[in-house]
Amino acid sequence: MSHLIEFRNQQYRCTSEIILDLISGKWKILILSFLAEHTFRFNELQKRIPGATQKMLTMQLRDLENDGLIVRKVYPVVPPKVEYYLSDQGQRLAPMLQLLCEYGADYVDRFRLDQ
Amino acid sequence: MSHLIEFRNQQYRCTSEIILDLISGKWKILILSFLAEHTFRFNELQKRIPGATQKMLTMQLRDLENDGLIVRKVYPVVPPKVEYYLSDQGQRLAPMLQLLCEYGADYVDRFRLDQ
DNA sequence: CAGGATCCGTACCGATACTG
DNA sequence: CAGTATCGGTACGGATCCTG
Repeated sequence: MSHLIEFRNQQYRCTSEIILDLISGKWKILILSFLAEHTFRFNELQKRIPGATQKMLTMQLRDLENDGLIVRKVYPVVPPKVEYYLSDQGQRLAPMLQLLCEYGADYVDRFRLDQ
Repeated sequence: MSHLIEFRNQQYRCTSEIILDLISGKWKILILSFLAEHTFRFNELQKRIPGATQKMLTMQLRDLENDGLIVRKVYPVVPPKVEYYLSDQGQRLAPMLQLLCEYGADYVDRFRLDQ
């Protein structure tokens, strides 16, 4: 438990922190859950995530791509066309996101009961 | 999916984000995993988490307490004695943290194979 | 012993303007 | 269409000093 894990020039104290790094960006869970259902183009994602600015959406997509969770496919056409979809690694995350949702829902329910 | 969840004056787009809020603090996972094994006093936790400053450890413990994941038990003695342990809600989180660890370990393994 | 208070740097994130 | 570039505010987290 108390030994350090060196991974991509980062030090982690538990492998669970690596996963948190991957998905704890502001819009990442939402992006992943949309891509879990469907391949989307950039502006299609934008429409579905109205709160995210263009810059933030781009940054989060780049992060997810660099982390190997999604694939960014660029078509060499004019006007530009870019599609995003889950990589195999990203698809492996889906059941865990589902579980996180369930725990979250359970937590909210119990919290409200206590009030 | 696209409707908002209002919870404790915060807006969430998915219940999984609530759980992330609970455990994504810098030292929270480590604290939770230590408390999952044992009840600890403040300075015992400090010894086991050398990287965390006193201030940070205090803040993270207060967060976890306010979120109902841990219990802070103060003994009215001199010198002060404070014990921390998991609440029922906190114990319910344990299997998920375990799963996060496993996914993290799997992710690291696959990543290193690809390099 | 278990903290509180304060100062401060950085990283995150929003808003806006511009572009191949 | 799918970005990039820049400015700036806020919040997170580190370092240090103080206390019931």
